[in-house]
Amino acid sequence: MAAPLRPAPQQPAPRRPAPAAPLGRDTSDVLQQIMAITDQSLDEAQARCGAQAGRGQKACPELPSDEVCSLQRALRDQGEDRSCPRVSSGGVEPAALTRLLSHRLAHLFPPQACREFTTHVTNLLREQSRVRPVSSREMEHMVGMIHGKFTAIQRQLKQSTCEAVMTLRSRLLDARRKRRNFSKQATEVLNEYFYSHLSNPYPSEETKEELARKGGITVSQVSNWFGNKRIRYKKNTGKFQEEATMYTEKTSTATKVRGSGGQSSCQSTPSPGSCGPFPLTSGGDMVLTLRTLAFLQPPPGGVCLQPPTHSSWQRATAPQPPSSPAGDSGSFNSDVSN
DNA sequence: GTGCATGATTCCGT
DNA sequence: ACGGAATCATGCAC
Repeated sequence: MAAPLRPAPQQPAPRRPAPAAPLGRDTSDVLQQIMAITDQSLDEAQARCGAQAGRGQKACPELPSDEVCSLQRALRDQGEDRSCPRVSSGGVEPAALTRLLSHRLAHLFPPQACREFTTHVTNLLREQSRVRPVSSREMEHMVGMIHGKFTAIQRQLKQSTCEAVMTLRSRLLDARRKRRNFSKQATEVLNEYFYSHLSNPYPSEETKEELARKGGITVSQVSNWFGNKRIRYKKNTGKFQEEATMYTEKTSTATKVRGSGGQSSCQSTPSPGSCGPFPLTSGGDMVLTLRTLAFLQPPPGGVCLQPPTHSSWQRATAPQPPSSPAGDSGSFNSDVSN
């Protein structure tokens, strides 16, 4: 990040001995010097920003390094905030940036600072009015100058803080853009779940967590994967026929093997995959257990106990039955041909 | 280098 | 908040 770019504090001109000059003149001089220093800092900072931008660099964040660090911390914390999944999965949202900006500005430049300084200067002038005449016009002029300066500083701070935040944000986004293909293990786990729940490929939060754990990826990545998969499957069902068949066969075979083990059926399940612990084998292959099948199969009475499905998905998808090897309707494979 | 596959991001509707 | 759709950006085989 940018190094602190504040100029070395300028030494104000040595003050003349008080008795040798009129008090009013002295005070004005000091104030003029303060204003000059502030002006110089702002102008120099802007000039530097302009020069950097001209060299193709990002505008310099006119913030001390500790401020940048805390901004980085804040952005990182935002990303880890589980209450805000959009942030963690898709970058820092504008509202979060605005909150962050307001927070940093309030910290850097408390709103009462201008009031306090104005009061301070006003008191000084009142004190001076005991030894020299201080007109109300002079008082107003001074207050006006202070307000003007504070506004300028605030504007500068706002701009530089905003730039710093945006720079950090773009860096974080760039880092996230770096894509790596999932491992074979992760893809298998996700595909097996997808094709075995083809009529309703919307894993619950718990299932996503389990899939993420099994695949060694994050829950956000699981969500992204299912989002992409649903869209791409729907767009080109034919292309996925082979894949569907492969995973269908795989899961049905695994089911037969596990089915002989005999497992109790799940009586009430709110969503597929959330029926007790997600049925994954320790070897990494995800298989449907009888409990999941019991959920997917229509009950003897004919009333289907499927969870609320996404009608748009069912309406839009009319997948060709992938040459089902089993072909028994009502079984797991019927799910695929739905 | 090119084209496709795929994970990530963004926008928008519900 | 979540999902669909479009899009971007990268990985990878050729």
